[in-house]
Amino acid sequence: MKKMISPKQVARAIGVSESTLKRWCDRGLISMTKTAGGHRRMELDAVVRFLRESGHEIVEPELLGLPAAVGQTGWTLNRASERISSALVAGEETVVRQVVFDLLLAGHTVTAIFDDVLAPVMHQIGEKWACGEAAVYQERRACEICMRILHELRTTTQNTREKAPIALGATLEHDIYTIPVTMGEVVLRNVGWQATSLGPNLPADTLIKSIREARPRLFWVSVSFIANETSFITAVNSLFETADATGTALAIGGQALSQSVRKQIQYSTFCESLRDLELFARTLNPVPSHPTPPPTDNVTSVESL
Amino acid sequence: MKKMISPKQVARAIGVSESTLKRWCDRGLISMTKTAGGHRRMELDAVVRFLRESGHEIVEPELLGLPAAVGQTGWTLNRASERISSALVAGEETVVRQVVFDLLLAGHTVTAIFDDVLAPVMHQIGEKWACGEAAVYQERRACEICMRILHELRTTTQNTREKAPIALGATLEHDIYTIPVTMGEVVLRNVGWQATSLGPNLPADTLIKSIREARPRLFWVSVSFIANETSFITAVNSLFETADATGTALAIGGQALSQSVRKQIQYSTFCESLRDLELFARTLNPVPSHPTPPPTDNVTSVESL
DNA sequence: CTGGAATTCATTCAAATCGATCATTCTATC
DNA sequence: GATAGAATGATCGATTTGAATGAATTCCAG
Repeated sequence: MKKMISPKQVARAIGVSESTLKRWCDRGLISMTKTAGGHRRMELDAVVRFLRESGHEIVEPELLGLPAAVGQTGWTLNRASERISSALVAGEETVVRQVVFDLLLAGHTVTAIFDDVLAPVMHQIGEKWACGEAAVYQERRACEICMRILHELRTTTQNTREKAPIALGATLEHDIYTIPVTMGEVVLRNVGWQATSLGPNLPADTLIKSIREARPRLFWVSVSFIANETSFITAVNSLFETADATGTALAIGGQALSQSVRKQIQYSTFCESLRDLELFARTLNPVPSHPTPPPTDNVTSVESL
Repeated sequence: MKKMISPKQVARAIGVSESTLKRWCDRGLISMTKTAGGHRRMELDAVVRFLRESGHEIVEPELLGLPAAVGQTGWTLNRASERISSALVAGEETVVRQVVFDLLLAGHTVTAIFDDVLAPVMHQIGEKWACGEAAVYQERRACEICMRILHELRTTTQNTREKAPIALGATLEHDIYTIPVTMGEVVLRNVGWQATSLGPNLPADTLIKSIREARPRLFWVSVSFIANETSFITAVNSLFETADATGTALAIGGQALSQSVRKQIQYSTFCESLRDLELFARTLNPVPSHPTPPPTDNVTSVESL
């Protein structure tokens, strides 16, 4: 299942001494477990998470089984986009994953990766499909791959603290595009929220019910497709009414939102991009830029299971 | 009579060397008995207890159990179903994940977990929703959680060898239920295939194109919903035609397949369950019951740098 | 029941890791 | 520039781990 890595490997990969790495572990900066004999073992995810949070450069990525191009080349976002685009069309999931993790380790935030790489690329693939340059199955397979990567990102960057505020997200009826909602989920989780996507294609009244029952601090709605403008507008407005009454902020965004529609709906904030969503979330619930969770005693909590 | 496990299996499952595991046994960390000839044998319970107490991760849960474990499994699976069902409705993702991985750890195959737990539970939740006992968003959230778990299972059982045969899967037009297709993907990957789900809601002609281009050994189609019987039947039959011509086996299954429809479509095999799919796949591409891929040497190759 | 293949045993040895200690380097402050 | 405090890197003996070995045991098919 999860390959466990030894301190020596990690130390060499990061380029610090073994002593230092052990101290970091003991301070709780890298979540780890100990073997029955007291040796430290850590998961790749934990190491990656630490690298991202601490801003450390990776010296020898090969030692962790990671793509080799990380520190040095520093993928430009443009080059990465091209590579990901062709890999997505060709169904080469591994390549996509590698490049994305490359970008992560090179210091790009998930938000930036989504806004500047994945979203444009998926949009472009959608156009290719519309023009007949790509087969339907290729476009759909690209979506599947994208979702897999998103789920992985969700688990590797998951940082949920106990008292984090709750956020719910969804897509309205007839809008079946899951990717943007899930991106929102990953972004929000990444800035410390307990974000949960309820999925796509949900009628407004059930969303209202979910707000009443879960009392989230934030509700985000992604709009990639509008079947009927009038019913969409009434849906959003009824949603906003409940949200407003229960102290829930309503964030809305998406490519299908034209100016004319936008004028007729109510919301707490309009998001042009995931960056906007992240910013708004930060405003609602300010957190220190580098979380550095107080030595959460991961070990003991794990061992007490 | 409880099933006894050998040190070798346990060692590989936990991800430590056999020597170390035996030392732990001798230190009394894992309760065990010895055969008349002095060989160590331990119960699953003892191993699980040790794992919990020491906080060790499971590396290859499959190794701890055999598919034929039928003893008290019924009870366990039933209890697990109840627990998962309520957790899914309540949106408690962590609980679901915990129980599922517990089952894996207890030696159930993913196939069994899907067939006997997840699929019935999701079906039941669907009924609750139809009866108005569950809100729409609860049902949809359950699907989302289920998908996340499936994706995790998919990555944790990534066993793809180079020369593994290719399998493609999808759902036909108007059928938007992703879960069964993805379950098929996980099951097939688990028995050594390079399985890729193309996603839901795909027209037959693009699937035909995908077969022509990727030349898979197996194509599986999940059918959870049929919009129009006649167009469905022609779609499946045209798909089968291409599959047959290119040497691709066509496996089909799903709850929406009534007897009458079934009589009018062609396929290589009909799957009542994922077990059937797994069996068929094994027939197509027999693999040793315990894959035991030549120790992939990830560690040594890394350490030798 | 029997023979051979596969597994496991106990043991040994090299490599890795532990915890602790100490010297060095970095950093912020006066 | 001087200095105190913190982080880092190096080292040491004791412990843990992983791999290899030949002998003993178990398993399975005939």
